[in-house]
Amino acid sequence: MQDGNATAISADEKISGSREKGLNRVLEILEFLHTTQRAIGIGDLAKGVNAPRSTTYTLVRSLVDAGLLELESDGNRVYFGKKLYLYGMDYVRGNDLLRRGRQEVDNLSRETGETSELCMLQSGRYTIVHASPGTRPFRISSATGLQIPLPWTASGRLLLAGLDRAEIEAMVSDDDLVLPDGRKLRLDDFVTDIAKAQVAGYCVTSGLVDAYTKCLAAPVFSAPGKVEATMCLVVPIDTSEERTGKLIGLLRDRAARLSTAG
Amino acid sequence: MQDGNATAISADEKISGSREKGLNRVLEILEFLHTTQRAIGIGDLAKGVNAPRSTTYTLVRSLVDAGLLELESDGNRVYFGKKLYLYGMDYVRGNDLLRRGRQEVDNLSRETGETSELCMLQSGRYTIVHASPGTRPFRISSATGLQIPLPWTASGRLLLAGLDRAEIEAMVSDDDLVLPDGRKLRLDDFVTDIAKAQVAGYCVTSGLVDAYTKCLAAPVFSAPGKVEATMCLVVPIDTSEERTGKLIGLLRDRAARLSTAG
DNA sequence: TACACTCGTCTCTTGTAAGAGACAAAATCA
DNA sequence: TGATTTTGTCTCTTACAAGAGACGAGTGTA
Repeated sequence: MQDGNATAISADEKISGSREKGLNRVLEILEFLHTTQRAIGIGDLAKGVNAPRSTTYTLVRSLVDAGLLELESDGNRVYFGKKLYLYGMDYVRGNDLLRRGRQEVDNLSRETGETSELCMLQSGRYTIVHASPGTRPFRISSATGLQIPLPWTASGRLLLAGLDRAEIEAMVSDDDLVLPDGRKLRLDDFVTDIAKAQVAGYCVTSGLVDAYTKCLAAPVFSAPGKVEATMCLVVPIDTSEERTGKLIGLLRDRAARLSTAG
Repeated sequence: MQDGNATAISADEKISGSREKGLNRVLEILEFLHTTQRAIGIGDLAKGVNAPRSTTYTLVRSLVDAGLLELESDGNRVYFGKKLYLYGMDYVRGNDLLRRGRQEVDNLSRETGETSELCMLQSGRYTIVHASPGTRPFRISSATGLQIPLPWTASGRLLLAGLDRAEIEAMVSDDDLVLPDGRKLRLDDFVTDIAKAQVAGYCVTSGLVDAYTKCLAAPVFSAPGKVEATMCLVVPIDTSEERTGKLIGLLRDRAARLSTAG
């Protein structure tokens, strides 16, 4: 590997400088569309992923031809295509946990009236894989596919169970430890929380992501000790001790049901 | 463009001969996994898409890192990953027709007890986008994402409404005209069927894909005259005239509901 | 114990795709 | 109306990714 003068570029960092592999550009395009959540013009897309226009046109054409993207009716904006939906359904079909998990989450939110979610680690980040809104007049909603820093959530504390301090440290950035309201979490406290959650078999956080919600979470195991996902309920922060206790019981029961060999 | 001796390669045909663009290889990989519907070893994958092993390893690694593919627990087989599921859900969210269509299909099959499907054209092929199995003891099931030659289906006749003969001819290959039982459809008959279906506003086919089912389909319009999708019921071939008529009525009603500005 | 596999990783070469940029047409603005 | 930006397409160059192939470690089988 000739280094030349291109030092200071720490191996894993992508400097969007020079020539980029087409595939990587495509991955960035998909990720970008996932964050915008709406169709976008190709020119803007190029700007957004910070790629040359000509390249972007070529790539988008390939993707549209393949059906991964679709041109909107107005003809010059693009968004995800049917093929991605089909592949996604294939994933669901091949994935028992997800299939059953979606079901359980839907049931749970219907039974309790609270917002319920299935969460997993997705490339090192906390991800809401499926969510079902509650029936409250002002419901606390959260979008599928949303990615949130691990330390902000109850589920995050469960998903990292079993990892040692170094591994945990590697998975959370400094920014992740800063809560939405500006408070800064100490890494040590977070590590302690994780250990506590692991022995308790559930986790509750209050007013972390926002001031008026409480988050209840229970682990789903794919093997003894290995947390594959969590089920979680988002409830108003003033929910009574008694009701909270009942909900946690229910939640743990359902999560256990999802665990393999359960 | 130096031709050399590499003639006989008609422009749009891909000769999997020489160096292939990485992105294309990836698209082939995804398509291959979609057809196998199961996790597969990387070596076999390379054979399956007929790509060099070293290249395949590289690409798969990228895709796994990006979360589009996932390694199975056994560590050396791959299948679709969570990211594709998330992108797929984004597609659903951004696509009113699909979202509402899934709902209607589920309702319809619950109400009638018959297998119900939402179908669309996907890069020139008939595709079952969402299916809900009926409640019969021996239910006629069909998998989401399945692609079937247009002439085999009632929906196919509706989806091609409005196209002229040349366009239709371009969309069906010779093989497509051969039914599963070996009978060969005449293109002219197919074209006539399409015209008939268009004026009727629905289509019924009997014993085409197999000997014991009848297929009822109604068009979903995205604009006057433009068929965007079809809803369809798969029923036993011996369903009475009366019940068939009722079902068609119901089907047309629901399909109309889905049509924009309807 | 040899033989014939497949697996995952690495190195080196060269064909080619990413990108810069020019262009006409369309759209937007003043 | 002309001025300015955006859009979609095209051409040409060269940096670099696709691919051939070698390698050592694992796995089976005779």
